[in-house]
Amino acid sequence: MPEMEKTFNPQGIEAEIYKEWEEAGAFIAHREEGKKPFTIVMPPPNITGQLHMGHAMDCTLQDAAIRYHRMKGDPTLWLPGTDHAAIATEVKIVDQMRKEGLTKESLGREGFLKRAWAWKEQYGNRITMQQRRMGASCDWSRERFTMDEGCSKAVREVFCRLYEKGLIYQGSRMVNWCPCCGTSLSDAEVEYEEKEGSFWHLLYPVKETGEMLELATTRPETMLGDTAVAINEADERYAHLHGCHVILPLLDKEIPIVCDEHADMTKGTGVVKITPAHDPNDYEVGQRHSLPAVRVFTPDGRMTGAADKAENDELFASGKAAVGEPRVLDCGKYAGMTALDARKEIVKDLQALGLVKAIEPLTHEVGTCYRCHTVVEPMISRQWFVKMAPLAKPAIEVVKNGGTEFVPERFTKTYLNWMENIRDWCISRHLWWGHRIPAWYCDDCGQTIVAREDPAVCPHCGSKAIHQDEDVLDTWFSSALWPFSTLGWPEQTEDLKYFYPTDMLVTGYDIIFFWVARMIFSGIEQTGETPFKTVLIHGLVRDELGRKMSKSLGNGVDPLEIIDTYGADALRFSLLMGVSPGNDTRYSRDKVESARNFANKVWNASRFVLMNVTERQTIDPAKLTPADKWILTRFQDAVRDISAHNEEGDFGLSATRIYDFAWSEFCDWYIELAKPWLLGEDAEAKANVQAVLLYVLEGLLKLLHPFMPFLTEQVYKYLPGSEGFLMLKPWPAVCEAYDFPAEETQMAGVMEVIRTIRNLRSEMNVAAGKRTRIMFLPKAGWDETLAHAEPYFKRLAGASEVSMLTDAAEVTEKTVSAVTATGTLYIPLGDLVDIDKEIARLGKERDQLLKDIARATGMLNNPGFVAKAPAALVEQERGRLEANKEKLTALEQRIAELKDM
RNA sequence: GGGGUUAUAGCUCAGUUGGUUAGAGCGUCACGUUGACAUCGUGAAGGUCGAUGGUUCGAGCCCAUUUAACCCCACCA
Repeated sequence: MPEMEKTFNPQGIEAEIYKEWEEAGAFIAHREEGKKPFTIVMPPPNITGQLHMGHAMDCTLQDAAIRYHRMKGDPTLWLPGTDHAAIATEVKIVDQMRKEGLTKESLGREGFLKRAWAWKEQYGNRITMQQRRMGASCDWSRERFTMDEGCSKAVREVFCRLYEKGLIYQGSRMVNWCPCCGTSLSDAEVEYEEKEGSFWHLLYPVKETGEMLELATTRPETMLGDTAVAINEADERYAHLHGCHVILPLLDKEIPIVCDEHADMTKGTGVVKITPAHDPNDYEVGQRHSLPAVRVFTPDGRMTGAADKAENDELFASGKAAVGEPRVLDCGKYAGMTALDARKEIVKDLQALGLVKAIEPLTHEVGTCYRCHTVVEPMISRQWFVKMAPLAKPAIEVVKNGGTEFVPERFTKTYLNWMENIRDWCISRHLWWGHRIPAWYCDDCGQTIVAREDPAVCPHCGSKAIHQDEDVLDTWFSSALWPFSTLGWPEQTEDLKYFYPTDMLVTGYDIIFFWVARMIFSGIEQTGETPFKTVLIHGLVRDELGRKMSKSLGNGVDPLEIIDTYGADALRFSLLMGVSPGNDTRYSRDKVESARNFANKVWNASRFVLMNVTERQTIDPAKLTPADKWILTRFQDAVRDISAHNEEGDFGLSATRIYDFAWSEFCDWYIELAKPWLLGEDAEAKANVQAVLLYVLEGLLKLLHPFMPFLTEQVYKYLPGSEGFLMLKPWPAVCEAYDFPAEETQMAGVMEVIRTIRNLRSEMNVAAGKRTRIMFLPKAGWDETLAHAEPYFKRLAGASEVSMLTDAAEVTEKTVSAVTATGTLYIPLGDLVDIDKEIARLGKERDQLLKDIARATGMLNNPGFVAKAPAALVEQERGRLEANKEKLTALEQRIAELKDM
């Protein structure tokens, strides 16, 4: 091994270590019968995607959990893979094609799919290469893709099973339609955005009475599709209109006035126009009153015309129209206009007729497509649906009774609320890239065939004239099966039997509905078991100003750039430290820098240890110094805390804890305390300190490894007697033999003294290089400890010599002093000491003490406290009060002495 | 309309089941080349824990009310 460099330079090292790990098969999971495995199936990133900060955090959390469990000795599997991302990918490919002057139609389905697969080959690996740079220790030998053979088989099996059980059905229903993507969307794929709009108050003449009925709408262009006007039955204003009709303006068409609860008397005029084909509420009203539905928009968001109507008429004439299929209107002069243009024209024409009473501005929530943010158009259309009620029931149960647990717990509520109000899931997408719906239609007998194997002829009539459904499935249909399809389901593979159900799912809260919920009900329905025990939810990584990182804002930070400059460990650590589960976090370069500095600190502490320790020696408990015992005790404590936090998935607390232990306890104190012995003459003592240094350093590296895998692995290579990979070494066990509470207290006392001396020197402006004598008047029980600590005072507190007093009267020179828990401390500073100032300074300290004594006295005089507080606490307060009283006495004595001088 | 999160030092945030003296990082100030580290060390300044009331011997933490910012869900024309 070359010598360790003065600073830790991750560049180069990381790639090399990753390669070593991967080539050695260190990530590969092994089934060990009789042992409980730990499994995480990785949320599959889109093949179109590039690693962003959200992935980086997701990846870091999972890798931390995985590495921790692997070190604990659990047979650990982290299964990676990618998602075909139907809409997202198709949109990108179409975009790319457009630049070449190509369209889907010109390529045809087959040509398009060929191109899509080529795209997958080209870009599918990009993100997995990026995950490798993060240090992800996932089992690449088990990598999957949602459209690979096995996953496709699982998708088809599930579709068939649900269809056979009647849980998948086809129907013409109101769906969310994205005119831009040209496909239906599920409810979850619609995002609501606040938009500026208007409220148009229109007048419809009543046929029977000739009066004008005023109603308001945000979408006047749909009026051509109106097939009724609704009022509330209880609304006295319109009681005389029951059974009457209005003449739909512009079309001069007679449509009925119906009474329906949907019409809210308290809103506006209490009159609502009903457009069953283009509004979900109106659709319901239409159903209740058997109103016809009239479609006025084309799938690409334009007004329908003569050709559309002809096509539609043909469909009805041939008897192939689906039940509930709306009739298309020829919008005449508006045909072919976009909805927005049509709106302007229609309003203009209505105004010309004097039928627009008022226009008021309005901001309202408008549904948009989650991919392209085009306003979605509610449309009646023939789609495939999953019947949700029967599937939701057990999925609600399993979370309620703890079979699957959300961390933090509050997300349980989010989940349950959604699940309990769920509506049927529209799963068909009018796209080409995806799992094609395994349904065929017979042109002769009209039957629908759903089958596991592609049929050659219609099983009902034997006709060869069958054709497959053109559409594909929602991406999330295959993602929903991910925890078991990736393990080989529907085959009962060894992996499936051993690793399923999985243990933990790590993901952001933004994806609970899309994915987590659907995995849960799919897992239960198909395998009889909930797919994971714990769902660890994390928040979003925001920018420095707390804004969401987005392309449009251009405020995204590329994790790879950060890795290039600061290293993956620094990035990982910065994404963990101080982050609490479920909460958003802000990215900042400062955090990364501070993590990089920490990495360097650990590197250098290791370098120091290795400069002083060249062989592995065993610790002789009989030879341990109080400092040794102190750090061993503190280390056990760190092991306990960090293990506990890791178990709870609270890696933010773990990271902070390891940071503090490594820097504040190991580096700042123990290494400094060890130096006198390392440089000293006593070979035996030196050997023991060396053994302790190595023991604690190695333990520290292990504790840190899940968070900073590269640095720790690299340092481990330098350790004397190291072999193999640190990542495969056992997690530190708590060692009761190394708990020394008495020495822990002693060292705390010594450290307080050192801090006090430093403090006094600093306050008195003693030059840093100047050494000073120290005198002690120790409290009972502390003389030995303090005498033993002399080398520490010399090295860490600038002491030239240390002398022990038995009486305060022995102090005859001008000194500054302080009272500590261990006794009174004097530093002779000769002329530097201004007696009056010193008296004032001590006076301030005395005030502080008096305050504390008053507080403690008050508490102990409180009968409630003494009676009800835990005995140990009362005892502690008593002890403290006594100690403070002693301190006060000493302090006052000292002040008196000074006054006499 | 329903649900949720956040509010703690100048900034970014921790604070586990209530325990009295609220922490860290960054920033600020003073000092510093003690052979691991200036990506460092030592010391200091800085907070009535959003507000009010309550429960309790004891509240940053529990309860109620309230203010502000943000998020999610929901069919309001």
